[in-house]
Amino acid sequence: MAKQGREYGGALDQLLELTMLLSADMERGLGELGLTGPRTHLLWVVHHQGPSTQRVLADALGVSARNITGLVDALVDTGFVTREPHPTDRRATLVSLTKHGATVMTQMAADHAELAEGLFGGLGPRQFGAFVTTMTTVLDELRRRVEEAR
Amino acid sequence: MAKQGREYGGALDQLLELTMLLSADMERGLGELGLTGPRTHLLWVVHHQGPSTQRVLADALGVSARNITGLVDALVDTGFVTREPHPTDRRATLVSLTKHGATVMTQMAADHAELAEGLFGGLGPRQFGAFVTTMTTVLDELRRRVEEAR
DNA sequence: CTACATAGTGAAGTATCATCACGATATGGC
DNA sequence: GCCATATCGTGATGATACTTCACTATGTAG
Repeated sequence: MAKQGREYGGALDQLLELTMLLSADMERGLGELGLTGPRTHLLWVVHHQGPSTQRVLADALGVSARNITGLVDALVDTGFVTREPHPTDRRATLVSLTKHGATVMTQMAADHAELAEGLFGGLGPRQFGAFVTTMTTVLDELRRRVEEAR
Repeated sequence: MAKQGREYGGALDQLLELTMLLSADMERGLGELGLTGPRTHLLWVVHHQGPSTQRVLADALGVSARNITGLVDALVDTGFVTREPHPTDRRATLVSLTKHGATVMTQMAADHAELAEGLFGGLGPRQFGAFVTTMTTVLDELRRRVEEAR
């Protein structure tokens, strides 16, 4: 109960540092494919949710709808996605992965798992479980605080 | 030992989500002060390390030296830092916090601690200790992997 | 059919990054 | 002292990612 502020701050600092390193590691090698952070994020959403309208992508990425246009443009130019008319709503377009895009995202998911194995593989089951449990608690608390700040 | 890939992936996803929420929460309210992410990061470095040359700041922020010029320009304009000639190296300039900058950063450190209290305050000492220990292990492993990838 | 909401884009602007070139200054070897 | 070389900061230029406002085309509710 009597944990000191400095202890907390150190934990937060480490979380932030881990974050930055994670981002750097995840983005390594994507530049050669022309995949920047937001573009990769967009591909990730399409990979997980299937063909999506740009409105949906804007909400998923947390940016304005206007911004999605340019991201999709770039991904169409580099052959990762296609734009097709929405079957029922003629205002909307559906963004889908091309074969190339699907291949790249499948590989990325594999790399993702391999990175996780490298990170957590050295931990015993109990350590790993405690880590995930605590992280989940912290995440829930943070999400609650973020929500109530709106 | 036989943890599954999906477990790992979930932990990583949560880490990334926590990251994003943390960033959003940390930046809340800074916009009113004209403090964007990189500018805040720069202030943070100066606050912790004292007056620094732009070269040092570039390395600390992980961006090109050229980029620091504009960030410092903006922070000088808004009164957070000053540029002074380096006492011994006439090529270099020293970036220091103004009184205003120091006040803001002290407040930010307090907010930081308060956020951490909100996040970790609900955890028992044992949970908290296990979390920090495991996070440190993961962080070290990640740092090792990032280093060897260079 | 009219009023209003929504999907996507053009125009214009801002912030953060990069590389290349350059002048000013340090520094080490002679 | 002198010269080659490295380093510090910045001007010029461009890419990427974001914004808001205005607009067209389309859907939807009354």
